[in-house]
Amino acid sequence: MATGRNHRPAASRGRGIPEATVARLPLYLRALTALSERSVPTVSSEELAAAAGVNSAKLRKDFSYLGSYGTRGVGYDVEYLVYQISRELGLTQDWPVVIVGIGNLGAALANYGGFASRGFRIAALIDADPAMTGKQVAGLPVRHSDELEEIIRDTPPNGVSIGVIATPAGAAQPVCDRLVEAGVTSILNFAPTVLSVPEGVDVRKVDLSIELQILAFHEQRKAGEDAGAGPVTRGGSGKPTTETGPDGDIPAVMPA
Amino acid sequence: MATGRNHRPAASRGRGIPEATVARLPLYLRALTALSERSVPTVSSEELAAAAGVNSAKLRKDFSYLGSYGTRGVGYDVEYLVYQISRELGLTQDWPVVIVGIGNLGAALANYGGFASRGFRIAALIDADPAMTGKQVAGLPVRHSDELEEIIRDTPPNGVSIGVIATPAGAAQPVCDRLVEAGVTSILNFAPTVLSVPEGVDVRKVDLSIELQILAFHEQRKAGEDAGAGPVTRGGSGKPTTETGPDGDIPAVMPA
DNA sequence: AGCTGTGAATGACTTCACAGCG
DNA sequence: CGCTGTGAAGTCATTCACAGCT
Repeated sequence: MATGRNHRPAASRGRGIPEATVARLPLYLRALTALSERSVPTVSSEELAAAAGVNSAKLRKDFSYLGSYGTRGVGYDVEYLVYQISRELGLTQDWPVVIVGIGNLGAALANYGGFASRGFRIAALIDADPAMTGKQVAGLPVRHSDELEEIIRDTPPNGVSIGVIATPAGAAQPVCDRLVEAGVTSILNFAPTVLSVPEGVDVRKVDLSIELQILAFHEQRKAGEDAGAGPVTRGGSGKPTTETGPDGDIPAVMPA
Repeated sequence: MATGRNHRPAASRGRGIPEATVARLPLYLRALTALSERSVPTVSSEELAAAAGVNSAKLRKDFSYLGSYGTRGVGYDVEYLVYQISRELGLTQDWPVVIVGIGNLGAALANYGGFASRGFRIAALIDADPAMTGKQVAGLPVRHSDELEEIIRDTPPNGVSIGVIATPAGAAQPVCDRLVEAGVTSILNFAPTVLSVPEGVDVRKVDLSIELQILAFHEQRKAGEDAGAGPVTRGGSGKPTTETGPDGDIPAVMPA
């Protein structure tokens, strides 16, 4: 999901591919790449769907937005599909990316093999801490954030258009502003903040604690039924002025 | 989402809250917490929506699933809402969590403040590398994966039900199996693999490279229209450079 | 007057089920 | 016959717009 600002109404244009489908293409691509490495020549929608963890009707529908790349009675040619999906995602190009904020997370990202193997190339690692500058991380020197604009603009061949923010929350918006000002138009944000960006700039966010909270929600439900492994209950916060009519079940712990 | 197996048809019974709403509650909670720290007593749906990066109609609809916690003509009581959302998400409890795989990413997670400040407590850090065991990360000792089952089962008061997998891809499924076998029922997976789990276990995945790929997709589109900064740009006014087929027509690579 | 809460309308996504091709 | 590709149906989510409370 994420906080992407803009995004046309949906399947607006002719070749408009639904967002939900776009979000699954990388999944298919990974499954296909694995098959390709095992020299599997073709797959059926059923097999590929299983490998990608979706159902086959969805997968076929997704592929139908790309075109008719399968063969009835047979399935899909693995290599060909890899190419088609890569192209659709824009991975037949090389995307230079900068990572700003080289803490543990930034370092993890820099070391993450999944980038290079797809179309991404780390153009620079940037950190505000002078003590970091010059250090090697993942084989690249960390550069000081004073150089940010220069790096974004001058990276060959056409500058950098994708930035990754892995800074502390407080630094995220200023860094974002500078990235955008310098020409970045897509941002992947790991800082727990809502970034505001001008029209035309895409933001996706990855929030570690949000995912855990969603899990907790479901976990709580299970516990409600099972009464199994449960956590420790704490006291709640205060309470407001007015009493609210019970709407099903309500509080319990409500200290003044 | 993830490979999460189950999840009732949806807003199944009475207190059924739509998935999409659940996914936004943490967002609201964060915005509210910030307001709370600034001692703001009340907010309107409009203000809160802006702070959380959604539109106000959506926010009001979301809150309506929780109950009627606002005051017409006034807005929402910040403290009260914080409490209600926390409770709904299960964050008034303390959830012990284990992190498996203490590389850069695992360390980043261990150091991430957002966990403790919400209801999560890191019960243990686990790694398969004997060279890691005993080392301190984020103030906690890394424990060897031989102890995994024991940790999951014996962590007071009722064992651990949430596990985070930050291992290399190859180790993820085996680790997952062991976690589940030992009693974990919710998993947050950072490894780029589709995990298969039995009914009743929830999996959410966070995939760093997938997010980038989605950005690349949109970025590519922009380039198609604007011809701005980017990777290897195609000619804006002339003929497209052949290598990457432009939108619309099918390339020439078709295997036998 | 202002702002919430919510039915009703619209839109997006998923699933069904089967026609049609290899 | 097997499997893709896709209209049609069904489900879920967002947005509209306004009644109703404070």
